[in-house]
Amino acid sequence: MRHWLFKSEPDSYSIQDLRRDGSTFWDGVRNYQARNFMRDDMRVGDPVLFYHSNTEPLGVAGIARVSREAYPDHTALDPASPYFDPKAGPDDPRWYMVDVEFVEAFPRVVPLDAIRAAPGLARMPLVNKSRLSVQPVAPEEFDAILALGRDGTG
DNA sequence: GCCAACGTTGGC
DNA sequence: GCCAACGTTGGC
Repeated sequence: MRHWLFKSEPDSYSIQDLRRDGSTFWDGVRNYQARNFMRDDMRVGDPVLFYHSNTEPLGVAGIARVSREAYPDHTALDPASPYFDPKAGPDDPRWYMVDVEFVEAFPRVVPLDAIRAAPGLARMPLVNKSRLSVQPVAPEEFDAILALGRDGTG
């Protein structure tokens, strides 16, 4: 089992939205590295850190879980979608998505600053490759952030 | 809202 | 296949 971190702008979709919905499809990923993680490496049950970007407070807001393995992202085929990609086709989906389900929302967001400052977490792509919107997380990194989140003192 | 970093595109 | 131009991301 691998661990992951997904970024989302809460103005578009927050951990509270996921709690309300129960589960959702993670559409709109248009980066090859992120796509490959989803398409090739994600399995049902993999734990996911749900990160809020471009907002205040900035940080990990809760936990989700992969609930369906990769399948074609249909928004790439929809000319009306902001995620439309003219190079995608029914026989060449090009882009993929997974489903994720809600697990828990932290009482308080674990701030990016705290993650940067925490011993052992500074090597996360979150810290030094911030533009990668879907990224792997080491089990011990996941556990450390989970502890900070449940502690609520973030 | 700005802008640095960086991934992608396309002309050559 | 290089690389300049361009567009997007995301922290600030």
